[in-house]
Amino acid sequence: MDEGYLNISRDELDLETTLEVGQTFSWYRLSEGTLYDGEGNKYFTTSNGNVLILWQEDDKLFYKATGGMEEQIEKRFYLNDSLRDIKEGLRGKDEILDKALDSYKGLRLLKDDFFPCLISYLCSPQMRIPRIKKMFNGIAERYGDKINVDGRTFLQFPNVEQLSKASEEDLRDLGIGYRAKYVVRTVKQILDGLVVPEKLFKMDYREAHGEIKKLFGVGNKVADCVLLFGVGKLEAFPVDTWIKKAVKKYYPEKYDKNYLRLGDNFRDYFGEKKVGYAQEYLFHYIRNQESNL
DNA sequence: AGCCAGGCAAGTG
DNA sequence: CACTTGCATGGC
Repeated sequence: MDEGYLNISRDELDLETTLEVGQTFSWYRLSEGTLYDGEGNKYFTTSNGNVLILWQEDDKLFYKATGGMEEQIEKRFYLNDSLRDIKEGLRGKDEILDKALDSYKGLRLLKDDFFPCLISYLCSPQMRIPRIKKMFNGIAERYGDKINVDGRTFLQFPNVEQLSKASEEDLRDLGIGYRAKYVVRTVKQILDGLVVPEKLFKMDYREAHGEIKKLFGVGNKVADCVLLFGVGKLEAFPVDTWIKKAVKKYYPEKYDKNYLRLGDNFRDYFGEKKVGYAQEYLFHYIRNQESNL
């Protein structure tokens, strides 16, 4: 594996916070020799059969990678954007966001691979995060390839063709529940070319949102999550039950029954390229302050 | 033992 | 467009 490090402060990137807040299901804690979560401070993800391992020590971000995956670090963590600048640009608008910004240091948005991101959020309706992880891991283990490197075995989430072999019944056996038909039908729709993932990257946010919703099981919220975490549309403002409660309580004048109009209110307020970050900080702050709502 | 969880599609008014 | 209903499953 290729090894090296990047210089980056904890204020600019806190790996553990960024990977553990629940925005991604594609990163795992590294363990001695197994597939899933271990206990150390190292993390890994896989992409197209390659492995990227990351860990932080002081102001260094160390990596081990196969297939040149270290070249994707900047893209996957948006390291070319200064987190300090983004947070300063969001500061001073209101008390609740200021508190949220102060509560998490080094929390960044992630850019995951599109397909695993899509499937993970297809599995997310009416589910808690630990169970989404289990469902996601179950699919990876059943339909994905295993990558053997340096005596360890890593899981590669299946691609569209591999997952197209899964029947609804097979997926229900993995505990996916009624979301199994979302996965089966969406995979078929992509295979048939109803939605071409590569095109989503070239569309603007609004167009991509309409396009991705053609997929069965992708509604407004899942669309925004996949666009934000898997396509890199920073304009997305996912509104789930938590955000909705928070909006009604802290931003009542910005509430709207129409999903995209509500989002527009916050895109105007936080700025189109910062609203995704604002959502990230608000979501995790509010969720950890459950008793306040 | 019920209630509920990062919502969604389908149906109705 | 706004609102209602059914939905799989495991944890509490």
